[in-house]
Amino acid sequence: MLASIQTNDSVANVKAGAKVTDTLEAACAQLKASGLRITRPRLAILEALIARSEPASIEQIHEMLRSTKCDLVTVYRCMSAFEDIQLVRRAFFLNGTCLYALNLGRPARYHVVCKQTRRIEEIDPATAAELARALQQVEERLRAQGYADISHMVEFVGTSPSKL
Amino acid sequence: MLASIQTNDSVANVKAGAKVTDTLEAACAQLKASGLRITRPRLAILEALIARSEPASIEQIHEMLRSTKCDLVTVYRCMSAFEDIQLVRRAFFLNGTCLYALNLGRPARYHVVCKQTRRIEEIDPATAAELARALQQVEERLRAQGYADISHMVEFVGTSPSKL
DNA sequence: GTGGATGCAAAGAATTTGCAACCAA
DNA sequence: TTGGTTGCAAATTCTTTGCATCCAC
Repeated sequence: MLASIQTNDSVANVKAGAKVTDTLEAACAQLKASGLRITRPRLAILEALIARSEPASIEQIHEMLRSTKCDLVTVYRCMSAFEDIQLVRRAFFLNGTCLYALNLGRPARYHVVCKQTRRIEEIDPATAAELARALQQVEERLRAQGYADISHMVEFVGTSPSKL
Repeated sequence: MLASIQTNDSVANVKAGAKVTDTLEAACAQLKASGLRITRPRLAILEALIARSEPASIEQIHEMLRSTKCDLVTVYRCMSAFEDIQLVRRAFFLNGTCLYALNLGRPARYHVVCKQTRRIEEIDPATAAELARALQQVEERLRAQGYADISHMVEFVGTSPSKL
């Protein structure tokens, strides 16, 4: 199910083994800076999010933590806390469930969700850049109108060509 | 799909007075064409959606129908049916709830949701057009990659300047 | 008349809350 | 030590399902 896509980023993760720990450290730093404690469940969640380079649902995260016996409620609470400090971004909404992705100073990514398989694929960087520009333009306009603290969510849905 | 609906919408411009009934008729026509029956609850729901020109949640629609005593379950079922025949578009996801909007030959609209008041405001047409173009470009690219039946959702979230 | 649609009740999922025990700082 | 965190259980909220009745066609 997680047969990852060709994101140049996940490739980078595999190549540079150190990057994972770097990312984890950055996340911990952000926790600390926000006055949140670094606990075993939280570390496990962050590791899971880093290992999986795609957005994950609460349920999926909980599944990945089976070995650490982290309560489902804890996942809910942690993700909520992480979202508050913007460590994580609530990225997708599909059938009323939403997916979370780490939000560590990276450019926002845009994805397609397959209606049938529910697999997620990343929009290629070139096209995404164009989209990002348009989105930023809208945000700027909103800011000019007096809106503050603006963010956005974009989701593409379709039927994937590869029905694996 | 969204794009095709956006393009053949020359019916959109009507005189203000007759517009509501026209819209209702168009909706009924679509129901009929799809083999769905025109019932009192469905008419009431459609009228409510037309009267309110903003996207509405299931809950809100149900509230608006208090006088007609339409069951909440019926609203769920109708909205689901309407979505299947694309009479309606599931437009927003906020806190796990989603908002529905009529999808009758109008260009897709993009909205900002205020974090505090939860009020919805429309993105001005000029900026929206730019955004629509970028979105279409992404969809085209996806189609080229083999995706079918593509649609998208976009939501801006921010804090509105007017805290009424 | 017939099959789709509705209302009511009840089941099922998803998410939140309360509280005692726990542990990171 | 101490207040933020966690786990467990239970409460809530949201959404779906079953079924008898109803009504649009």
